[in-house]
Amino acid sequence: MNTIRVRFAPSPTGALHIGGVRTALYNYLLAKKFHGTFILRIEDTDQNRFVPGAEEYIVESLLWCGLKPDEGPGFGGEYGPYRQSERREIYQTHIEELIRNGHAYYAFDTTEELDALREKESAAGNHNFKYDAGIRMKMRNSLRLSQGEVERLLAEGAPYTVRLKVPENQVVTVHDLIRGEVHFQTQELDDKVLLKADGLPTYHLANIVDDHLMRITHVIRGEEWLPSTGHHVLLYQAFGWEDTMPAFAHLPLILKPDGKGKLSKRDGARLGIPVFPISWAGDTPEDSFVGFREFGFDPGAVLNFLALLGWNPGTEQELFSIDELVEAFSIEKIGKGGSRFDFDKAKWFNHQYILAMPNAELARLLRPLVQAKGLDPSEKFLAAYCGLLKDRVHFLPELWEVGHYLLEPEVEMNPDAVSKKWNPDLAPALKNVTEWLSQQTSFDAEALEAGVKELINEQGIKPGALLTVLRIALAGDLKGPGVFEMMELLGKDATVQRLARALHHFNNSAS
RNA sequence: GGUCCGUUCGUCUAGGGGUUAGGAUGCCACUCUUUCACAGUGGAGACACGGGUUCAAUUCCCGUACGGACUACCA
Repeated sequence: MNTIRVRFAPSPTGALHIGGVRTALYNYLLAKKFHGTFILRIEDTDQNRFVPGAEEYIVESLLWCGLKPDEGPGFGGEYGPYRQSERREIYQTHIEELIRNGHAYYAFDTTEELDALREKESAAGNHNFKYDAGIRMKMRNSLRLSQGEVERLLAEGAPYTVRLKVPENQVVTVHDLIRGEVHFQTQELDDKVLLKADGLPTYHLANIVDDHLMRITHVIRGEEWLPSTGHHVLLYQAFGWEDTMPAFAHLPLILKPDGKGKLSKRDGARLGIPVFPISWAGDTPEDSFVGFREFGFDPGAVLNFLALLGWNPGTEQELFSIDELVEAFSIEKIGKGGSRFDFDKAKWFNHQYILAMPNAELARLLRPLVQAKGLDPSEKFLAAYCGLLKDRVHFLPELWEVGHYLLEPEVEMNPDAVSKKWNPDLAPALKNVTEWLSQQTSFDAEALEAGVKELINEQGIKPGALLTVLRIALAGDLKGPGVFEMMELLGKDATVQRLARALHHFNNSAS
């Protein structure tokens, strides 16, 4: 029985787009479901687009999400190296094999020559220029040139590429796990460059050779690869590897939240939402982006959200732990159409994750933010604080914004709230309540509520009026958690102190 | 332009020859509440269009429209 081996193969050209994370996730889920192997392979065959730090970024992103590769650069594995730039010789020997058996040929046409030809054809009305069977016998390649001429050029060190010799008049069939059979007429396929003039392979060659050598069983990748999959199948045939050719699954795109087209990094900046897993610091502000992590997302929520963007188990369950995703996942349930990136839904997922998280865990995550404000509450206090406020936040940093007055030593009172709700007639009642509170030995919300309400009734005033004033005294404004819950959290001393200070403040602002 | 892919509420989607076309999110209303939230209840909201096949089509087939990807010595 063959165990499943899948790979996530990004190219280190910058920050890893959230769509890439979803691709990685689906690969990971399939691997884990069948106790297979999840491989990270770095596709760095384009020297021009190489961006320093991108590989590290990709690895850090995957690890933050919890998608740890079983094999890959820095992760071990017996099929390395896992960076394509370190596999030159492998591609070289394989390309030689292809040339030997007539499936590939040397092409000496330069980029400039090809550009010029393309332009000329275009001017003549042919916008469809392809380097293919129809034209290859007119070009400078080893198919047309004499063997002596070819040998001379090679010996001279003339720059060359190696191209795939696409067979004529065949139908190539791709069995896609998501889309069913897809057919390509070879007449429509061009003679793709397999080896570039710099000696490095193109994606097309490298991905077939590596997938074969790394014993990949399933290729799960973005839809943008579907049009070139015909070439890939041809390549497997050229190498005689059809029997072990991996299964293909081409994922639908993730679309912009608004408008048309696929989600791009620009959309993130434009709409003020993250589209990358973690922040990326580029050379310029325009090339720098906030990540889901820095935005305050829980990685589990991100994965959960991403998993349901294009896939669905067919049940009505929406909240999944990673283990549940592994259990429920199947390629057959992946949809065909593109999915719009819905940030509101992502927010909702994060809210659900925050609600489900133990208070102590929330406190642990919140602590750095609180400490940055120069505060250092006890573990117990911060956990209770989180429990009191987590209902009303979507993101971790909001946990501070929404209740900071409970952590800070003093409350800043909203003057509008005070002038609107304070009435000097309430002063005696406020005083009484403060007095009563200062005499309590236990300080739990329920008992306090009963006691204070009784006291209010005795005074013959409206409960709402005084409660609102108590709220202002404790929170500084007209919103927040329950009054008595805040009292319990703050404890007797702080509560009494806040009420006393407030009374003083009210009296002064009234005069 | 060519090749390939796609199209169910605003969004994510379930479903699939006969359903009141289901859920979630967002929106609105109500309830709860001392406030803001949470929660609960309810509401508006979809099968792109045109032809076939069929007793019956949103579901199958073919077109059209619309959208997208690809069309590099980038991945």
